[in-house]
Amino acid sequence: MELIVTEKDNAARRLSEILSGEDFDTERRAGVNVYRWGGTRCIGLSGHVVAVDFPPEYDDWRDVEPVELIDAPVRKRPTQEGIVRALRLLSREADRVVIATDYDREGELIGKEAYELIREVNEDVPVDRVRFSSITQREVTEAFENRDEIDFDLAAAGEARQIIDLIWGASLTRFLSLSARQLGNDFISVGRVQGPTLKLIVDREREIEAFDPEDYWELFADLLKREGDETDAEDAFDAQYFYEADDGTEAERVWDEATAEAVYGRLAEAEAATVASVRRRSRTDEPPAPFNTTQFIRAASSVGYSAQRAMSIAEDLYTAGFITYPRTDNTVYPEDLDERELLDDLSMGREFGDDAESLLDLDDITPTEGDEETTDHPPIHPTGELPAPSEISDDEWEVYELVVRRFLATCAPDAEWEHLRVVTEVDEGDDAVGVDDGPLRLKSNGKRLVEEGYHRVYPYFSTNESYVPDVSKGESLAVTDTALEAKQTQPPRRYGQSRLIETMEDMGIGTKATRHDVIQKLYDRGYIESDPPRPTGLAEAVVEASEEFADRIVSDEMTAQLEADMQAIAAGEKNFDEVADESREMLAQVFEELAESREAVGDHLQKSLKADKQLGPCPECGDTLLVRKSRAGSYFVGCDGYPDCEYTLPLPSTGKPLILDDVCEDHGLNEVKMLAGRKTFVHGCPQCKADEADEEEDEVIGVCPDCGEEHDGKLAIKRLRSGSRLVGCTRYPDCDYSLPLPRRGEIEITDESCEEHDLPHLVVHSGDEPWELGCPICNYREYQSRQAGSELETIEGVGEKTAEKLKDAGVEDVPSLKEMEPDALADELDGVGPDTVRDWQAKAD
DNA sequence: GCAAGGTC
Repeated sequence: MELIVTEKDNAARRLSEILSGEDFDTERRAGVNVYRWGGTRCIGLSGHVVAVDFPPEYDDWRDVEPVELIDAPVRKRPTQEGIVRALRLLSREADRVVIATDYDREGELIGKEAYELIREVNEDVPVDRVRFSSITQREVTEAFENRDEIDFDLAAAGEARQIIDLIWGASLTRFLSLSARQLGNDFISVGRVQGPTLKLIVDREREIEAFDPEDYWELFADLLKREGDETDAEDAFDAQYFYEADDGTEAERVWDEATAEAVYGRLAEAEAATVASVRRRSRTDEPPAPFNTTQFIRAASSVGYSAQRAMSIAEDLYTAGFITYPRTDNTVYPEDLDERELLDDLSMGREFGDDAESLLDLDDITPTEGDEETTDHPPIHPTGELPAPSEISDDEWEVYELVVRRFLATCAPDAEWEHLRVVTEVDEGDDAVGVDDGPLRLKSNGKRLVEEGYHRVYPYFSTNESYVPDVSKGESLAVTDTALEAKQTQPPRRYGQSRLIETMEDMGIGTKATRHDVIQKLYDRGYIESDPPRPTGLAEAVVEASEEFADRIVSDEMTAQLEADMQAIAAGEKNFDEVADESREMLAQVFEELAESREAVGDHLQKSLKADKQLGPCPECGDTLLVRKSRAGSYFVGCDGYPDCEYTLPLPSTGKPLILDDVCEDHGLNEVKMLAGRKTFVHGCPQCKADEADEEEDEVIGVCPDCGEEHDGKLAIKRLRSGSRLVGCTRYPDCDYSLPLPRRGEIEITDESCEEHDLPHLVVHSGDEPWELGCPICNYREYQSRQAGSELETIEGVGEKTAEKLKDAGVEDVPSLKEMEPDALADELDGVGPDTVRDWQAKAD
């Protein structure tokens, strides 16, 4: 039997389709898909199925000095047990193996990992390697006719990266965490990629903090073309004052107020302007290059998706077969992509069908190309398989349409702009003023889209025109208005997520598949907050400490050096041990310097951690109020003087608190924002919120359904000190019956009442439109029934798609998931192993 | 309970 191993299940299935002529069976081995035809079996891995790690005796952070990790043994351990088991089972029976993992360095390493697993159970079976850039008939057939061997040098280059990342990352992470006594969930991490990324954000924040704004002035005029006595609104346009700066360049900003006033004095007097020059220029606007991951994320972010969300949707679209693989650096379509055929398929689609068809009329279709051409995957493009409206959510559709339209754009013709620049002059000049002896010059820039070109099929770029009428040299125009605007230079802007990913790509850190995850990691570790991300005090302290003692871990040089070493290993110029040992020596050096500073570093980190939580003075003892976390996991405000001072204030139960820069004038406390995804809101000053709740009277609206008859309990609208509002029993805490109410807006109690529950209908006034909440009991019941359907999705790691798959397998809700036998359930589910099922079951508790 | 890299 011949066994073919690919990097992922999807590739295994497509490869099987091609090699078998669409005639194969699918069987399950240890919960993994195996495709079978004739004497051939094909199995897909899930990327790396083994991971490098230290032996278990190094697991306890307190028992092992971080420095010991430098020379600790490193072993490989299976992480995808089901797949490893299936691979072993098949390898025993195989008399020939073909490694068909992705055609890149990491793919070579994944292939070698498979090779080692195979060798464990079958010492003699010959192992070939095939390489192809896209899974098409031609490429695959060619690759299988030209079988090669695994490139062990290239794989070793990947292994060097693994071990260096592990040793540096783990030892320094443990060192920082131990020094600041931050163990458990709140450990302090650094690494070759997250370090420089964090420094990028921190450096930008330093620039912003150090920024000293400068005043400047700009002058404007409104001009009007005079057409006899008639004037037309269309003939009005803007002009801006400019002058020649000392270095000979054209400048608009005037840096000195007196000069600005003097120039404005002349401009404001002017009633007419004379056209001094007219310049027309046409500019060709070429369509954009095909999507790689980074440019896709950038485009998706301009439509409103975070990097993380865009990638997650793209993965779903890929798995469903609508778009090609979303993790790619390639910006050149492969030779055997037939654009006409694809356009033909797309012309059947709704919304963009006509646009696709219009491109088919072109005589020549030459798609654009980007600078980067790689061998592993094509640029992201639609497959031609069209999603039915019902099988795709609105968000998925929006992202899918973006990918389709980008493909259309790359096949579409250039656009053409016409630029018109008009320079006019007012006032002949007055030496007395001392600025600009000649006339004042004003410029107007107009642009018009004369050929729509690719914009017709790709509406995501701005095609705003600015209007300047047709005027000729010497023509006199009316000055209808003038303005002097005082402005200030602005600090550099924070990196947005997609800009950050682009910068990481430019610097060569991370990969197409990990950059967005790294940003998410920085959020999870408490290093950045909000969007665009802002660094916390902890992040600044981590970068400062690293800069001082382990500069490499926050510098992109570490990656640059590693890349060079990997190239050398792949070229056979260096070997794995040489490179790893060199790196170990450098790390040992770092630890020598760190040893004496352990306490200083720890103190600095701890101070920053505390500063990140400070709100202001405690009204009871004058010490500092901090945001703290209770044992149960909820946040509250407590005094740093605890246990001597027990003053506390509650915080809302939804979200994670973010301390804002705004300070409450009454209490001197920073305001608090609660970060909870789409439900994010500003809570404000926690003391004010508590005081407001204390002052607000409860409003009785009916009888408590739990204890009304027996104890005469009443239901009332209440405001809690945490700011939340509810309908609750007046006998609380003896009776804890309660129903949730929205936090915001005025609640109106209407005359209408619910017959079933004998409670008044409520109307909420917030924003422009009041909305009918109705009977609070009915409202809550509806809410609960909406929640019940999606219960499976409350488990971390179970998304919409997985929940659907589970339901198809007969698992309707969390209780029935818990009853399932993991192995049996895994067999029912595509691409899910028994360990994952056990993981869900554990998380459901 | 560490990293970064695959993939889901």
